[in-house]
Amino acid sequence: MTLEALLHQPVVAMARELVGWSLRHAGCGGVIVETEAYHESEPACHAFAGRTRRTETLFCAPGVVYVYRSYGIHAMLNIVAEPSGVGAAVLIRALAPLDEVDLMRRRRGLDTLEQLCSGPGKLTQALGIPLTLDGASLIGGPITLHPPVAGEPRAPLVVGHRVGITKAAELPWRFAAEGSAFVSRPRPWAWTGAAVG
DNA sequence: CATGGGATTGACT
DNA sequence: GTCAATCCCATGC
Repeated sequence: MTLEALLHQPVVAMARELVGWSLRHAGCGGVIVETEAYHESEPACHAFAGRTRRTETLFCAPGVVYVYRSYGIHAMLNIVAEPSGVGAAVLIRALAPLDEVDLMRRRRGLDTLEQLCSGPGKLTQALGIPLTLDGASLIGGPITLHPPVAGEPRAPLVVGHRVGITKAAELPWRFAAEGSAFVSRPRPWAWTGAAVG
């Protein structure tokens, strides 16, 4: 699938497809192994409250990145989905580290490879993604997305409930590469989904 | 203007 | 298992 086609998917389909794509920023990067979908129609999504200064980015065109501060400490990286005017995004929750691993390990305090990008706050720290990139585009932006290598098999998906939220927690909108050692915790996978692609 | 609450992480009992 | 760090923002008075 091309980037253009990816960005035309509804947010849940986009979250599933993104597992296996690679993400890079300033030379660092890795393969996406875990995502979650958020949509304005459900209260766990920041866009549920409508357009505010905080959520404005979520209503931008698909392919814009939404970066916000969580718990006063961590930066969360999302890829905006759905047409302009619809608030939706895919949270990138974990990467299998690939590029500039040594630099990422220094940023993370020499963490193990498995734990280097195994969480949404960890991967933004490892890749050096700042809050100021909120609203930037993946098209020609400092953060870039790259499709899986054509012809190579893709890991089957496992599906679970989104974690760390109190509202709409029942939706099965968390996706990960089955068996990957690089996904975040907890790992209460509800079931195995169809293979990606 | 005061307040409460996080799409988390790491350290500690 | 528990809990603090730390700050922006949405909400309500």
